[in-house]
Amino acid sequence: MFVSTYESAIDAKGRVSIPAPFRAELGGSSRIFLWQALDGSGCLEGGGEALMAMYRATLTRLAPQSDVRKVLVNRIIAGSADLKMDETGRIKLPEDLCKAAELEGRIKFAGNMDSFQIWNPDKHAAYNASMEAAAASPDVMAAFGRAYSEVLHQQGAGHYNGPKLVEGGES
Amino acid sequence: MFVSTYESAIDAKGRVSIPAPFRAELGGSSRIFLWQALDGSGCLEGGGEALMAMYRATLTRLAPQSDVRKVLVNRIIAGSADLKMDETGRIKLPEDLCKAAELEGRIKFAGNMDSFQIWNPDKHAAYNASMEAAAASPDVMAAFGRAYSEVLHQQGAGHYNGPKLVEGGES
DNA sequence: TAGCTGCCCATGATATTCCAAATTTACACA
DNA sequence: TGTGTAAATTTGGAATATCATGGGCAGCTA
Repeated sequence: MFVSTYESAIDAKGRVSIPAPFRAELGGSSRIFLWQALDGSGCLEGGGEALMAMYRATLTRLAPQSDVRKVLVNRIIAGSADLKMDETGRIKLPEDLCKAAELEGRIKFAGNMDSFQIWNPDKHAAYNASMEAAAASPDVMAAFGRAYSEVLHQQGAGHYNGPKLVEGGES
Repeated sequence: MFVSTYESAIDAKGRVSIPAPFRAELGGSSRIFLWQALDGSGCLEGGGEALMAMYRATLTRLAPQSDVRKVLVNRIIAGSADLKMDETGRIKLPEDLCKAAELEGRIKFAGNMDSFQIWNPDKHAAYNASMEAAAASPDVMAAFGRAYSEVLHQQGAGHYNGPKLVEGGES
């Protein structure tokens, strides 16, 4: 799983070091896919061969001529850069993606579970601030608590086994 | 389960010993995740691989582009530090997290069931005081009582099956 | 030929590992 | 109940390995 956030720099040749923990997550493969995030946040999203295999399987399940499939194939498959890390774990970021995500100088790699994101540091800081504000919402923690207790229930972990939280059980 | 509270110190290199009882709770794994608590209390929250696996399963259940999921992924996945204990059970606390939680010199580890917390001692004392005040509220014990009896019922225990409790019979 | 690309090595900074001493805790015995 | 011994844990510091980064060189392309 891609976890945590790391800062890195684009050197004079346009090269970027992939953080070592993320490299380890790629399972020895040196192939990296990069595309523009679909959520409009302006960052890039990336992953390795394992992620792309998952996406392929997912897209194959969608009806061939459906809009959903066409959109996702266009954005993720056609829109991806297919890059190869060098011996020291660096890739060369394509110009068009850099431009789209306003990447220049220093950048941030943020873990996103099965994929990772590449951010302009200023944009990332702004995004973090908006997320921090949203985290204060009771709804967010309530939704998390519900989902978490469902997972516990499913796994029979011997913790809380009930279908719902009792009033007063959440803060 | 992470239980009880322990005090520890940050050494000159920013290293901290994880209390031995908490290490035992990590099940032999030396990987530790740390992030800023979502409740705004200002402490750090942490756990091992088991907890992170639970969180991953939880987040995967939430709708991919929902605000709830984005907030939690940002705070817990991207926002956590991915640390490794050394042979003697120490981790190096990242500077940014120390700063965010105002950690310096001595710190407190507090058990939180599936996770643990790391506190600035002064803040922890203030938090304890506020909890003590809130514990006086009849609503708190009432809510606990309701939840507890539901659990008893769910687990097939029906109700209390042990020796009959006499009013005032416990010391 | 000029520019781009991939490949390689060098280096400083950082993080990790290892070793050893000091302190605390647990336990057995008187 | 107090004391001594052993074990475990917490510390401090140094050696080692890893990583991010800069630059050189050759080959390919335009």
